[in-house]
Amino acid sequence: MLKKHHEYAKGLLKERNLKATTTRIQVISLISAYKTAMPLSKIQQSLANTDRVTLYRTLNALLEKGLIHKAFSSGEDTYYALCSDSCSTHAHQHDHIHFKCKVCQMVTCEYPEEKVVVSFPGFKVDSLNVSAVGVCGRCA
Amino acid sequence: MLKKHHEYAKGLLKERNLKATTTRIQVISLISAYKTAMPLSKIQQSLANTDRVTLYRTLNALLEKGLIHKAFSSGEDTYYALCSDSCSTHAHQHDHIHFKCKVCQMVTCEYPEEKVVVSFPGFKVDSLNVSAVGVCGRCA
DNA sequence: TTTTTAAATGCAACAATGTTGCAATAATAG
DNA sequence: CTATTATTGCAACATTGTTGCATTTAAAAA
Repeated sequence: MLKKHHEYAKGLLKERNLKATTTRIQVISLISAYKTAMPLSKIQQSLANTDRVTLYRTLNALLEKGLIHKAFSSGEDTYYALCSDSCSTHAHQHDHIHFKCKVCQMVTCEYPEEKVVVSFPGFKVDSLNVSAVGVCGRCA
Repeated sequence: MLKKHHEYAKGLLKERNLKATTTRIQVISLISAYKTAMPLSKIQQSLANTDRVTLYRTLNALLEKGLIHKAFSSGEDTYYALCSDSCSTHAHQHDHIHFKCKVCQMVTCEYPEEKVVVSFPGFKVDSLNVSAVGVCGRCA
């Protein structure tokens, strides 16, 4: 785990008034180093000596404070990704799409060329969730 | 439970070479009568004297054969809806959007005026999953 | 630096959701 | 109507996530 991510994590936690505990720093560093959205199973593997409960509580805290978000839930595994600055304690603000590559299994946050808009007459759309499965650029 | 749905269910099951067992007919009839996507919790309530395991196996069988699909999974509850004819044993073919109304909690399959298209350069998109949360026409 | 104090951790126990093996039962083909 | 094969119900297990509480840790105050 690189120092770079470690310091970065501490900064993020301070910004959101969360105590910079070992587990929180580890989780953020891990996801940050992972580059793409990281499946819970991998996070658990890497933090095998951390209590299961603590990890759940840590993830919930980071979710609530808008530091990470669930990028994909595919029944078996849930993927977590770091949030952008626009996410806050009160609301997640994502205009990206979660893309899962069925070759390398990686989940990434992608920004489509044109913003996705959907409208049905008579409906008020508050939030739109778009996820896609396919083959990513590297695997194609 | 109306006879209409009962007969309809039997027909669907025969088409897909599934035995027309009581539980299967009940599940299809229920969802059919419910009109919109039905949460698992309600299905369980209605079939309270059916074994938990049997219900799970029934739902899996219907999912696999393309008779129903998961319309929405919101952590707490999973919503099931009947499939259109275009769904088969091999693949689900849906071009609709799952819309959850946060007032009445109903989940419906909606067909937007223009088909949703997303493209990122270099990516091959196989399937796109779009869900929306907001307020439906009746509640607005 | 040491003390204080409020929050986070680890543990045990629990809860919810889903799965497996197997004997009993029900649906359909003959 | 009988034979055959899939489905059912039960018990037990597996997985995933949660709660209460005593102990430990982070960071603010002295």
